[in-house]
Amino acid sequence: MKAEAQALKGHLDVLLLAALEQGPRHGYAVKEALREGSGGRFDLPTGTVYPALHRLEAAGLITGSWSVADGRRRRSYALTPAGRRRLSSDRDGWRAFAGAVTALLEGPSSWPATT
Amino acid sequence: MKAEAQALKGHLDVLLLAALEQGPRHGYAVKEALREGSGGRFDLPTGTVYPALHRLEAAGLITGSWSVADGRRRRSYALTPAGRRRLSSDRDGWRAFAGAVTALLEGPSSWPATT
DNA sequence: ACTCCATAGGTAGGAAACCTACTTATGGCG
DNA sequence: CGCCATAAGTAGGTTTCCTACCTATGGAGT
Repeated sequence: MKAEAQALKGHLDVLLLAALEQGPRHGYAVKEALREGSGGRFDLPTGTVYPALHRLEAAGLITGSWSVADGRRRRSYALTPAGRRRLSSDRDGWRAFAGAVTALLEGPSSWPATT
Repeated sequence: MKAEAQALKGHLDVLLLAALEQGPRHGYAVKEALREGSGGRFDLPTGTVYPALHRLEAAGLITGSWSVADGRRRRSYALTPAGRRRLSSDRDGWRAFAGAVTALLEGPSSWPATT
């Protein structure tokens, strides 16, 4: 499958946090939510998603808990208060970043003269 | 100096190519154009900019040539045809990427239900 | 005269992020 | 019985970017 798995480049964390904003999900569900929510564009390998979730948990931004459903063990993640604050500031950061890049890419007048 | 030097993460190349779109610049001028054009947001260290330009040159996307101005040696870079093509496709890539991320961050309805 | 800063180019080494490839395990469908 | 989707993970490598250095010139300030 994997439509365009290549490059979230540092913006994965904010997407993972956003995936948990409306409520907890287990790891695999986070991965699927990202794939479905992006129309297949962000179809990440498990080798990207699971380590990233561990990173966020180690950073105290999400908390994980084990459960069992249909005989399969699941680790459900939920945002911590720090995670919500991080999500909020990362959203602001994304707007600023995306705005700056878009301005430079779409508006040639953003650049100083070549002389 | 260096306002928020941290994270262009993979989007640096397209910005460097865009900096050369209107005409050639030397390395230091590319760095300054990026800083000024972004309102100080993308104030990259030379240890980021120069290796990136070397990378783009090695990839055949830009060509460099030495010159001397005011007793200082300069390496001027210009887009190659391949560089222009890459800039064009990277612009499309950026639009798609930024659009997808923004949709997921700003529109909670983009996400599948948490249940 | 001397020092400092902006300009101009560069490298070495490390940290972080992401991907590839692999492993383990269960439940259901053909 | 085999295969696929679900579910979780690790190991190792590549790339990208940053920190911290080095060299050199010209001009401004003291």
